[in-house]
Amino acid sequence: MSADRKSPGYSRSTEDYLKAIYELESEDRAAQTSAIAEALDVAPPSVSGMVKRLSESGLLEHVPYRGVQLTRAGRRAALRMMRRHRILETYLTSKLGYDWDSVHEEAERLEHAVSDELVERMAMALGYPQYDPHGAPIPTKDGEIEEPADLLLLSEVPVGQVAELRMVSDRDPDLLRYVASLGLRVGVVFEVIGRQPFRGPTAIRLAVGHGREQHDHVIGHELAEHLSCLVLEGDVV
Amino acid sequence: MSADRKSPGYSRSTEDYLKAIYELESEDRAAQTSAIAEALDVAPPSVSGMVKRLSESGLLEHVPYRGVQLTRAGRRAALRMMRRHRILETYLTSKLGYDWDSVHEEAERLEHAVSDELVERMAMALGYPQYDPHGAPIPTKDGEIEEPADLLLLSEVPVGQVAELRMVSDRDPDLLRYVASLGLRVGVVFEVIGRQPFRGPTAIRLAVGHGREQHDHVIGHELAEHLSCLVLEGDVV
DNA sequence: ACGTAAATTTAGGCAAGCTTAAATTTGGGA
DNA sequence: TCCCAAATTTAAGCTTGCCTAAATTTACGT
Repeated sequence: MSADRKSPGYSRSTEDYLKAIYELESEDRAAQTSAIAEALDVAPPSVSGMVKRLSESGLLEHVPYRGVQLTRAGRRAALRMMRRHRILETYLTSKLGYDWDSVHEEAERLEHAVSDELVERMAMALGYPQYDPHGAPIPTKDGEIEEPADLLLLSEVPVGQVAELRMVSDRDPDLLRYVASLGLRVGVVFEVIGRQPFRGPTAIRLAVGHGREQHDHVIGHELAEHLSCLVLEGDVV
Repeated sequence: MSADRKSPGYSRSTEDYLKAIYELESEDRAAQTSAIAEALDVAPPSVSGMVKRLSESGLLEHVPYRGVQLTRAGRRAALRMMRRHRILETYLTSKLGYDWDSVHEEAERLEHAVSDELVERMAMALGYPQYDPHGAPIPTKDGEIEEPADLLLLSEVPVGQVAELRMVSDRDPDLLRYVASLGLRVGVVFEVIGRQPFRGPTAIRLAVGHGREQHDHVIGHELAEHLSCLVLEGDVV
């Protein structure tokens, strides 16, 4: 009665721009031309041109030389793409045996081709999951997305704390493969047992298996900045 | 050791042209410009232009004013698309609850976006099916396709014969819905109990359910020309 | 306050594919 | 055989989205 009265019908490029801008807005305040260009791997003038078209379409607002912000319509379209991407990643992982490091690329292509109906059928087959395999929240069909819990980057979790890995960027397959090779997945709990100063590595301890063997790992600062964690318990000294 | 050493990388349009030309060649001898134009719903000059580009790419051979034929490379690419399309239709039907009348459109978009790996994963999940939900043979990964059995159109099956429905075009959802509503699916066996002259309708009798109730249907000539059947037994008078 | 480096936009162009209108080729009937 | 209708191709132009080079604006350091 209220669903898709409006046909989506944006071009592949448009969808990519909206998604990239949405993701930049989640971090920054306003998305800048060069950041968009880098995210989409195009030259900055291409972004200027596309931004003009998108703002004429009412999908975003552009303050020349300052940056860009999604309108309500733009955000709605972007969240639709995020939902598609994350449902696809979850489906491919759960139902077709993909690893969490290889789904991103496949979803990146499919998200432009699936129908709303297929997305909903996949979501149903999965039992309407709330998170994708990397821990990112899946927007609802109505474009609502969970407020990110107050997660800390692993590089910021104080030594001595116990924390749970909650989210990893899906962008870098090598990173994901390496993280998985350490036994780290979304939901895994570990203790931060040390950290070197000057952006040095963080040491963590995992209790793995039923035998409770302990595995210690040293994680470089760069990598630790890509792991979002929920602090569980354990007070600092 | 021999698989996909060559990256496919054809445009969506190119893939559509190759598929359409392949399908026309399966019927006609050589595909003509106007037939391609009609199949793809574009104007004939668009076909002329695209044919020039495709033959420069070595995907087909063009005899001006005469028609077009796929080269070996063109046929290989076309069969790859046919495999994708038919695996997708089968997957959507078997695993995601699509009806046979609604899968074509979805597959038509997805076939350009899925990776070879995803196609193979779907095929594996399905147990490497040989036919899609409409009875069309699925080419192998190596581009081999089953020779069509000597099927007769229902409009040509002699009265008195018992036959099995083997294949229906996937193009027209309304037709498929109607055919299904008669209880006709691929594999259903029936007897041809009559036919009116001058391209008149054909009457068939189905034994349905375990109670062996008989259902008779009258099928217009146009529709009967879309149903490919294997004659099983029963001699003509 | 000013000058320069970095970011951004404008200018000019290209390729893919589509369109319509006009020119050409083909083929069948009188 | 000739002529016309249908099919096809050529011509010219549009849109999207990309590019590089040049012009502009911003912002920062001194």
